[in-house]
Amino acid sequence: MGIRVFNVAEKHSVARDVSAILARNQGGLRSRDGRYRKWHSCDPLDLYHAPVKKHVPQDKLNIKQTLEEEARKCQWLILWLDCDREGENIAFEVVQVCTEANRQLNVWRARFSSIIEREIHQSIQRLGRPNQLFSDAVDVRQEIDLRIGASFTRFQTMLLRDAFVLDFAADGRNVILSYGPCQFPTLGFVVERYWEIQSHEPEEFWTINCTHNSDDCIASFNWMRGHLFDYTCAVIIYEMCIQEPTATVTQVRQRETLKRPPHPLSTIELEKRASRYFRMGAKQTMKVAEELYLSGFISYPRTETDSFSPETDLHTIVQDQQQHPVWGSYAQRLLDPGEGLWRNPSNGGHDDKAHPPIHPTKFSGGESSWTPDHHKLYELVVRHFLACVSQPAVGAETTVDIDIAGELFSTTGRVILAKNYLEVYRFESWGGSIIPTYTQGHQFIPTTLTLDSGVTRPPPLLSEADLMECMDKAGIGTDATMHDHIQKLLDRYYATKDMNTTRFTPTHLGEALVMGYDDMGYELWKPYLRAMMESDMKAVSIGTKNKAEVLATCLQQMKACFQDAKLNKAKLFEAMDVFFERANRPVGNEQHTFGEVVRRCDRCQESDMVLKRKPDGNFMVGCLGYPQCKNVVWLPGPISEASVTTTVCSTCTPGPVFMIQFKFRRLEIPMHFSTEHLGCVGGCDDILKQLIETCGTGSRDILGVSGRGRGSNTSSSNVQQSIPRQRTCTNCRQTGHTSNNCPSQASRSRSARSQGTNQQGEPSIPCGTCGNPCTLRTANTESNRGKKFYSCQGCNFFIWEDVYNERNAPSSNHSNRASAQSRRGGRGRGGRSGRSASNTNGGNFVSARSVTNTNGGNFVSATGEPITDRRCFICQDPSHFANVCPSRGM
DNA sequence: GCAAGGTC
Repeated sequence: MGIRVFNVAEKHSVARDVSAILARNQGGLRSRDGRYRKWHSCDPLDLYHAPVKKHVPQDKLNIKQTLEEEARKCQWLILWLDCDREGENIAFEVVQVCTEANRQLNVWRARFSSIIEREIHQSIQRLGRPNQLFSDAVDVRQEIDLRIGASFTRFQTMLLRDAFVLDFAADGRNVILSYGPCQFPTLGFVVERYWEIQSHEPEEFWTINCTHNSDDCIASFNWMRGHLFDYTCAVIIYEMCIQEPTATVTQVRQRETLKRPPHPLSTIELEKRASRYFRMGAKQTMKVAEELYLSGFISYPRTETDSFSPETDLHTIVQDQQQHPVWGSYAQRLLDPGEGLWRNPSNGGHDDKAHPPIHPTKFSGGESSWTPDHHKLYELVVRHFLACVSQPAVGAETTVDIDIAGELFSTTGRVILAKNYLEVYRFESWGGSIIPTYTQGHQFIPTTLTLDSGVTRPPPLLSEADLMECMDKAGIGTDATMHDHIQKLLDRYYATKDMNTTRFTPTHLGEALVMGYDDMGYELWKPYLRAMMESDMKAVSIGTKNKAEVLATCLQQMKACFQDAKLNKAKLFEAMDVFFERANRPVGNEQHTFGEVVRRCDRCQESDMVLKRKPDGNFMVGCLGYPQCKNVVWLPGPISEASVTTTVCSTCTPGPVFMIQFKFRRLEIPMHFSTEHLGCVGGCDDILKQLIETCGTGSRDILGVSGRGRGSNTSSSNVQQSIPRQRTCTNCRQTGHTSNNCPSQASRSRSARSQGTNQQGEPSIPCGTCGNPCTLRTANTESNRGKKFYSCQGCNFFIWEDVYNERNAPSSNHSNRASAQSRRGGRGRGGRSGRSASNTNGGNFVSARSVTNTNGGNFVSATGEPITDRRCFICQDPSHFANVCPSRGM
């Protein structure tokens, strides 16, 4: 009895073709973890260590079932998944499902780079085993992307969405401010170019141009000095030339030049060229290419490879095209050795070891079902392929140098001797201009000799092709996903695309986010993180690094970065303030959601209880399940600092209940209490109870600020239930009055906006946002331990001490807007220059002074008037030219 | 509701 083999492919087209070929001779797992899926179920920081579970989603269960059923019937499993790292990972998912159903399965991996008969048979002959290391590398990437993406996306969305009026979206409250290791660097490229443009200061320059008409053609000579920024200098030289305008040919050089055909076509090149030649967006290009691939007309369109393997039968591919009415004759000539047109394709230097370059796989003279885009793309693929196997174009170039009054000028003319590949590759041209015949020593009077001005121009906004080039160089995304990342910028309102120019401009939102992280000093918007991950993945895939080590190291770094970002969130607020109004609506809990986990909620038993600081500066421990769960533990008012420790209370249940290190304000607590206390909110802590009894909880519900449920029916906490609360003034934190009639206010109002100390003697500064005092604190995070910062007791305002001091130094005139300006100003010149030497004709030279020789040797002005006024340009004296002007002191 | 990578 023969062996029954179960063949599994990644695409049904592969399954169809492989089975068809072999017969002639005889969905995926997704990651999730239920408990952490709801945004409010945990602190986003928890996402760095939450377990990752893989499961088969509901709508793919039928695939799993089919795999299991077939696996049970077979002895062999052959994996025909795509031959790249991602394919290897999917292969292992298939193996997992199938071997669970049939432990006896003999698992094989088929490796192939195209679905052609010969190759399929070869791969059957050379079956190997799946490569665990390739799959591991993908697991690493998946997990890092998921943790970083989810944590930062939740963080910045919950932090900013409700705090600002995001008027670009119909419902700003549903906007998602996503972060991803690919989409953010892509945004970074767009913003960086935009800043470069903003900071550009146009500078006027001057150049001398010379033309000569002869033999019915024109030569345009360029000044060897290029251009000068010094007007006086340029004028002096120009006047010297006018004084002695005879040109002498000093050198004539002739040489043969080649224009080489492009490398074989990779996905990125396909996208870039379709954008350039047809203005087809990358997304549309991939959609059409996918359809052409699925109907068999072109090879797999997602490939990094830009060189053909020596085994590829290139001639057969050309033969298929011989019958085409337009390029068929070119294909015939290619195959005719007598023509000498054939050349083996160049090697672009990239090979993904999975797919060949994109090439035609089936002839078509155009299908009736095709849209114009299908026609265009198929034509591009075919012509590109034919160009790749063609000789380069050959040209004869003539360069002529001339001398006018000691100044050198040069021109180049080109005659194309053989078009070769350019005959079929109609998308490219080779500018050739015919110039008059010159010989060395030949003299002539220029037809025109002009002094022209121009202004330096900033670079253009990034086009889709530019953006893809940036991403490609930095290794952002894959050939298959690059266009998705670009699209994501548009979907998230981070950037807009001009439909005419296909160029990208960042929106205020996009700019603010990049600015915020940039101000923190993080390069999260730069491509380095992805580049590092990519190199680590590569190391895992070849076995030089261990999967677990790479994961641990990367996540540890990103977690520290995330914690820092939380601490520095004021930077994001400041950047958003530059562009957006603050929302008037009461900010949801989301802004204050984050906190350190104290325990699992003992009431709902679903979410965590976290230590949080409320907008009024007081501390509380609340359930993240709010508003479904209103469990809350109130804490004494006089707390100045509180942080959750890793110490677990030995008494309270259900555990673990992590203890909190408190620091109390000396003046607000009875003398016999210590200012330091390691306490528990699980109900066992008598000191906390006594302090609440004596000093109150500091809750501000009496002022109508805190709206969270606080009745006796809202908490199961012993502390909260047993203690009546007292009113505490938010200014001085004493009981017995409110901030409205606080005795400290009269004396403080005048000094409210200067640096000083608060009522407790702590150094404080006035908050720039709400006016409340910001007290000086010391950071306790891993990366900033010991660093001082001011934190507002009334709002989210936060500023590092050194930054505050720098900004408030006597010479500083810093402001948020000035900061944005100076960033855009790049070199600190503050945006657009006052010297608005604007280029009034859209980038072409604006002639300042020009003279034209059309009347047999005498120069006339551009308007045709004879030039009689030959005064010195500097002093206006008609007796000399500027080059000998006495005012120059020469 | 979140990433990026596959596929359709």
